[in-house]
Amino acid sequence: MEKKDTKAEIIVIGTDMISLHGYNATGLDAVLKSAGVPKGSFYHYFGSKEEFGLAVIDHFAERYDQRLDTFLNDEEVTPLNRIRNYLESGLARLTQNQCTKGCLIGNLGQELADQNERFRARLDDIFHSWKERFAACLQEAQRAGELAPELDTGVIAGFILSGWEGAVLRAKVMKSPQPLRDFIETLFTTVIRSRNLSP
Amino acid sequence: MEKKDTKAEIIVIGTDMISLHGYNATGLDAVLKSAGVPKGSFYHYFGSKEEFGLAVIDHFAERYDQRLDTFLNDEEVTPLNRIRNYLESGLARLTQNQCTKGCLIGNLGQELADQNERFRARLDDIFHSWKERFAACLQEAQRAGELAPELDTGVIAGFILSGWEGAVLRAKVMKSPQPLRDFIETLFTTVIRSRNLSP
DNA sequence: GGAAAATATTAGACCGGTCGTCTTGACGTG
DNA sequence: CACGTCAAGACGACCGGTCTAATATTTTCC
Repeated sequence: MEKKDTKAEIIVIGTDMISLHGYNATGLDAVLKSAGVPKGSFYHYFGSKEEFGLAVIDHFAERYDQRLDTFLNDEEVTPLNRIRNYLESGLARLTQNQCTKGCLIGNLGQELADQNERFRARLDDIFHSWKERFAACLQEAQRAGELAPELDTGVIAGFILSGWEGAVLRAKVMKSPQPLRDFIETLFTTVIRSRNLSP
Repeated sequence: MEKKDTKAEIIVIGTDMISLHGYNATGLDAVLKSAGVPKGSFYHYFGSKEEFGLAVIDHFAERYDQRLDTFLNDEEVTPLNRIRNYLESGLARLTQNQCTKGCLIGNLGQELADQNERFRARLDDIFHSWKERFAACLQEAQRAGELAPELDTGVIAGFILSGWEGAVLRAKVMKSPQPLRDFIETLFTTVIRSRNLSP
């Protein structure tokens, strides 16, 4: 029953530590010690550190998808406000950890995209799926007459993703959530203007 | 006269290697071998790897400032188009290296902001100075009647910086300049609209 | 039920690479 | 000659990921 518990435990702790210190800077020793798992066990559960890293990414992506579900599928709220709620919750979350960590996928992208093709491809997939979810929400907004219909939802979705990732990075460097707030505000007052404000 | 040449050489090579592989992943040995400088000399010029890293950042920032000068002070062009030219040139540059490297300051921010306070502070300064330069250019645009006067130039400048850094990250992960193109296009058609399009 | 076989888990050694130090020596200048 | 600057690279201490050999645990089967 607890057969996979140890492995899952390692992954959960690893996700935390990699979020905080990055992939290369996170030593196996530290993860295992923190998880109370002896060093020798590692290669029973994972083939290599690379496989472990991939497992951490998968775990994170899965959890994050659930988070997106709760916001982006919230029928109680108009499509545009779903996106807003999601961003605001991200702001709250970042503020809570003094703007450390940032976004795991973004962090690893910056660190590993040029260094390891398997990681890059996996991270690319995840970004792509996030963008698609935003795009779907934006389309709904257009159907509901909440968003100017001439906008290309795919492009705007990518724009939101870029802007958000960049704002998270700047928040981390500044140690202040200000960039996140500015991003949300500017996004909703200029880019995603409701249709009746268009010329 | 060539007293500082060796030191400068190390810094230039180090800038390249750190841009490509990050700070932690760049070994001193590799830098020195590539520069043809023996190990013993390194600690004559630098007190530690950290000091070396800081010197690399300074060198990069200085060079980058010149780049900003050529675009953002170009009197031949309207203020808004200066920003556009700068972004386009970044797009061209990234395209040229197959979207590797990205932005050194962004890379190091992601890697080291949570890890080393001296680095974080220095990188924060640089981001701040970049933002100020954008803001100044936007103010000029407002004075020239090129940009809606009700926009907060500081906020928009931060928005541009965030969006650009994020787009560079996504381009690196996707191995495609598409996010950069989409960012520029969306920025100039929605955020920075000339005043006569405002309601 | 209990021995034997298969599997799950662990301990700790190994190898390679890291940063930083140290000693030695060449060079040129005063 | 003496002395500061710089070249030179071997060395040490450490830490990283990896592997093999041994131990514990479960399963199988008579």
